[in-house]
Amino acid sequence: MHSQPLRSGESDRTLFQTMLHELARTYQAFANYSDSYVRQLGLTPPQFDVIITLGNTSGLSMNRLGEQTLVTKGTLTGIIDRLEQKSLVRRMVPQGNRRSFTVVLTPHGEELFREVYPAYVAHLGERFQNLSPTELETIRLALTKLRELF
Amino acid sequence: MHSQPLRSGESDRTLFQTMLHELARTYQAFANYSDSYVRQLGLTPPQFDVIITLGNTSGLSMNRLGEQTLVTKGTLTGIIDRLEQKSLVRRMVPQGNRRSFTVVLTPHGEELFREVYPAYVAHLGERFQNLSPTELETIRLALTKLRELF
DNA sequence: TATTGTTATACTCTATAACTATA
DNA sequence: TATAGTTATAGAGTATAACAATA
Repeated sequence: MHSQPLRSGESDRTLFQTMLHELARTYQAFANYSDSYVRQLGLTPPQFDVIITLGNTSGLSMNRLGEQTLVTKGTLTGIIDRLEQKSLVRRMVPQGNRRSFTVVLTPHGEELFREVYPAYVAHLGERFQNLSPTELETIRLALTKLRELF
Repeated sequence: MHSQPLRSGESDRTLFQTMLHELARTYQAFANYSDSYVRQLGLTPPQFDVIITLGNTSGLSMNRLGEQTLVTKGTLTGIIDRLEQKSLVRRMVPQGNRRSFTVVLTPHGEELFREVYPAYVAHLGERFQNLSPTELETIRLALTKLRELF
């Protein structure tokens, strides 16, 4: 029952709040646009995330894959199961360590990655055509600064 | 730097791809940090999104609520149902239009919003303490520019 | 004992599409 | 007919925690 109102300017949004709101809504819009494309490929967004994270690597352990995609291990097991059913990845047991797997793209998965990732990037790129490289770089720097905070 | 607009398949692709990757991972990190806080309140992220979207308004129709949160109507019905079970929102039938509802915060919901939103902002704000107003503004402008593309 | 990954449970979100009621 | 919202269905992700196997 005890509510402590904002001290300064109850109805004023701070610059910080506006930025937060902008961050959330910006990504929502991006994800909305991106996800609808990804689903046309028959993949869910987390599945696609795994595919492009594995692309151009020689495989990652469940542990590291979870770290990079920020998916917890229990969830990741299910995602990898479904990708395995689609023959896009496989669990490779490395010699000398039977406690950990290496998740790698199958040839089929590699093929999908090579075909689909450039198309995905091009699809998103349509929205960015009018940005100059300078603007892109400014945005990237801002995002990097943001990201480093978390 | 190049002054050419983006053309997919060329060397500018790297900068663009890097930016995209940065956007996705930045938001992932943000969402991860934000969501774990939100769940401590007993709310899911979409439920919290609805609460803060309704805060400081006199209510929104399902339609407009869906537009702002980018949640499709079928999904929104379930989210509102669960918030109603928690007595945080209610469906108000406006006079003269029985086809559309107005979703409003209940007093309990208002109280939650007033207590929890500032705390949420403060929680996130800890990560931003070392940014100057100029840096915040630069980031906000970059995000706005990004958002306008979608 | 600590680490890696799986399993179990319960719930929520999601897409998609058919459906009801109102305008 | 068009619009606003609900319902139905099936699938997937999520948190959480207990569990097994290996190191």
